[in-house]
Amino acid sequence: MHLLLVEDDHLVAEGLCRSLRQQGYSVEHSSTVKSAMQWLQNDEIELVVLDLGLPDGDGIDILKHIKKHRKNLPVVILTARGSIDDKVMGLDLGADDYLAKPFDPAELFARLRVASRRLTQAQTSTLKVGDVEMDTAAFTVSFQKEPVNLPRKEFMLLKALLENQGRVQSKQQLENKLYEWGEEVGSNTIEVHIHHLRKKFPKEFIKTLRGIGYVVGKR
Amino acid sequence: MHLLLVEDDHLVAEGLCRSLRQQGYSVEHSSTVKSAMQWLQNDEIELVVLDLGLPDGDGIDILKHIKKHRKNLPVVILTARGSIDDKVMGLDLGADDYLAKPFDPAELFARLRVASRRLTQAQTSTLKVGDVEMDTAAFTVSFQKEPVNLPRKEFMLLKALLENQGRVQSKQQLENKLYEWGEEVGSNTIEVHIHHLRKKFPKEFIKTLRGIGYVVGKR
DNA sequence: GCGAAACTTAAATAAAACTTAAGAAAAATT
DNA sequence: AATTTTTCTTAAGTTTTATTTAAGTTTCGC
Repeated sequence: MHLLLVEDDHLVAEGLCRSLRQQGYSVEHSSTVKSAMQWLQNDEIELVVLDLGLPDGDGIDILKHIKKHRKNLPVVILTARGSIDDKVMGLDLGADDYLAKPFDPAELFARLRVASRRLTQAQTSTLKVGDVEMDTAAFTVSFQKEPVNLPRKEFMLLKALLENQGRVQSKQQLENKLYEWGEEVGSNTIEVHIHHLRKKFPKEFIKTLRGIGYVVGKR
Repeated sequence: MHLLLVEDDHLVAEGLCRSLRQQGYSVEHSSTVKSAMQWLQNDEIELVVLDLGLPDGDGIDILKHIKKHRKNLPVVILTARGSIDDKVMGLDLGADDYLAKPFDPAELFARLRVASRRLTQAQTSTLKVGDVEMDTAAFTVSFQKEPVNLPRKEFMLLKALLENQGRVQSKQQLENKLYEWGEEVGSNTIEVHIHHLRKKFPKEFIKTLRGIGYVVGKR
């Protein structure tokens, strides 16, 4: 799990980095508002630990920025300021948690676990045509609820078909979807893959339109 | 929004009830473990504020009960005990937040807003798939109740798999979870770690989807 | 029935994953 | 601080599986 630590005190930062890594996080560290903003461009950051007292700006701005652009990126605020107004402000701006210095690392870790647990929820993108269901995120396919195992190319081909239910696609079009641009295919791969797919699904599931192409689903 | 306040000090309770209602919550109040448990039968309770020091039992038991029966009911713990161990314990059991007495009501309200804002379900810090159980807080793993000792990297890899039960993850995705940003991995570490994990669990526990990735659990 | 297009099959080729083992790095112990 | 132990990374060799190819066969529309 990738975590961004925004902390200007180098001593504190160093110690925290080490112990966070020990906890299993991949830690990136910035000590300025500017570099923090840059790191936040990176979509793979999944968790932020944010110190509010920074030299070149206010941490609250970072928080605002995060909540504007990446609503559900969890942020744990860390600060020396202990006033209640600060806390309330931080939480209302969308921080998920708040910790006043000095704090025990164990408590930070516990709070981070809570925050990341919240994160582990999946969004499913499923395609369905007849009894055939595909979850493109999980790379799973099922026919009449029974899981079907498909090699990569077959999976991609089926996906291309399902995504265009009812629309006929030529072999050429399908080829373009399965292969890189430069990658010439000098044979009948699509036909072969179609053949393999047909063995795993009802015979008439993938229809042929001679001279035109292939379709799946209603027409 | 229906909120259950579990608090034995009648003076505190009375004040809190009033101000929580002022905040717009419908507040139910219990001052004992027993009555709290009864209230929790009611599905309409959407939020719990829980004082840990109760006369006829331990508030932690209520928390355990809640997390067992209603995983995603948010709980904010309230207590005079200020020790960090208590905090960690509460959070690891699935509490969503923690507040030490004395506290400013404004902070409690802010934290409640945070808690109710998340409709996403949280779980406790243990993951389980088949006979394999992991306590991410304690860093322990067991197979058929027998403890299994895993080095850090193997632990993290297994954790990544368990957290995504039923979802296939590519080697690249797994790598991203185990390694720092800049840290290029110029080899087949994931394969090697998978190999080692497989020696410690049933052969088919971690499934390979050639060209796609690895999964654990149902499919 | 003829020719083009699609289907089937099997072998050859290529790609991915598994297994080892050894050396490097990190952690624990003295 | 030095030594020992454990864990991690690399890389090469091996096995397994996927993909492409190509040749033979069938099907379809004219």
